[in-house]
Amino acid sequence: MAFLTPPPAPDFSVSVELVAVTVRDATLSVLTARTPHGPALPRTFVGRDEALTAAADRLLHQAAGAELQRHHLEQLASYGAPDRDRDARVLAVGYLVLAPGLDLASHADAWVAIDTLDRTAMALDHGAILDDGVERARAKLEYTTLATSFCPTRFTMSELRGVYEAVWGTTLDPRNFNRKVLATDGFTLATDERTTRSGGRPALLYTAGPATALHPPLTRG
Amino acid sequence: MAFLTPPPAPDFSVSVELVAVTVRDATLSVLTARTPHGPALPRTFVGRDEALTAAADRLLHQAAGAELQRHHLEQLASYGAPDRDRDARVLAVGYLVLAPGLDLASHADAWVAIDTLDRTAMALDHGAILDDGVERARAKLEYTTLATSFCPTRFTMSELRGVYEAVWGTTLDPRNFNRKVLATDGFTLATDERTTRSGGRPALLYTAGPATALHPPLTRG
DNA sequence: AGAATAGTGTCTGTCAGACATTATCTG
DNA sequence: CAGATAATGTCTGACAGACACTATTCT
Repeated sequence: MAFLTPPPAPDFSVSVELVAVTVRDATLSVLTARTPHGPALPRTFVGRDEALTAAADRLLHQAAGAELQRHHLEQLASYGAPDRDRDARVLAVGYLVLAPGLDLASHADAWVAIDTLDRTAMALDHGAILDDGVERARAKLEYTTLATSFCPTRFTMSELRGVYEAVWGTTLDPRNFNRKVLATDGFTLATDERTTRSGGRPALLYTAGPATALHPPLTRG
Repeated sequence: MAFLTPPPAPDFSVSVELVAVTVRDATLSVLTARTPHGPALPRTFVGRDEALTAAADRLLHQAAGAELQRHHLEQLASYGAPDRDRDARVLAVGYLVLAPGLDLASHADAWVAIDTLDRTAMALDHGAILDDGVERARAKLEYTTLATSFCPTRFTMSELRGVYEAVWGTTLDPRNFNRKVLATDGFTLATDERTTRSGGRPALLYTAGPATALHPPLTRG
């Protein structure tokens, strides 16, 4: 019976591949590069003595620029079809990154709108990994406070609502949205400052609070 | 920039490790074995040309016995800490299995009650993998129809309710439970047969329907 | 003054949770 | 007939969704 049999000789390479998404100009965007095999997600190989998350962090800063701060990173799933990479047997561990839409200075052109990408034209199985990442992000906005990961440190209710609208592709009623966000203690914390950066009446600025789960959850239209 | 760099020489072994759970005697149980390093989850190594799910299926039938049918299998997460296995660099892909509580003939003693297991005494990082699997199973009962995976092909409402109670560790009101289960079309399909296998008034038998998601979800106490 | 955006309250229908009794079988 | 389990309906409080107007700033 197969409980704790000893490992065989190593025969896999292990990679980390990122679905790094952000909201820019009210559009959900992902970090990619053009390659001879089509648009590709960033990837790197995990070193012999390196942790998976360490490899993901290293890759993220390399691909997105060092100015990226305050992102959220979580494991997505693993992809190991024997023929997914023709060059070798590669097991890919997918990671999902949620990044604020600002400070994208050095690699701004690498972020492309998600609904302009043809999944079938992407390198390897990156179309499928991308879809998994987007669905995970959409689902997690429902029951976690992760939407604030897309916002600058201080944000307005309109900006937060805009994140939900961009990720879900819906429009949300400002009054109901406001009520539901404030219903979860510690989701957002009001500051005593306002901004006019969007024109019109000054908007209250909020910061992310300590809560991580939403009670009750927000629902997609 | 690290987009599609070629793979290095293989330096990992990849394993599949199972969190196979069932409900027996109103108790959530998991498939384990005693080893010199403590209770361990079943594991096997993925062959050079083998798909991950193929390895998981192979392992499941080896560890649980060939009579196991109608199980649900899904990927859980991957575990790759450099020091998780002292013998080699092993990347473990965890899989969650939900199995019916019957037909556990040949390996019945390998199923142990989950709340009697000391996570810290388990081999490798199996305590953490087990916790991830149990939490995933608990969460998925809320918004999917997977509870039927724990039931025989024909089951009563009491039995289905018993699954929820065992997995969640709560008690549920029979009337409210009934109403909520029947509210999702295609969750359960009534047959025209009844059983008296639990004594008392004969109970209607149901089969699992085609639905996979619950609208609205069931909630844990 | 006009344009732009922020901010706010009510009403109504639906859903969730609490709760007790009758029905059908076995021994 | 006694014991065991199945099956069922109502009431009430809470929440979700729909909906329109006033407030504040800038130019």
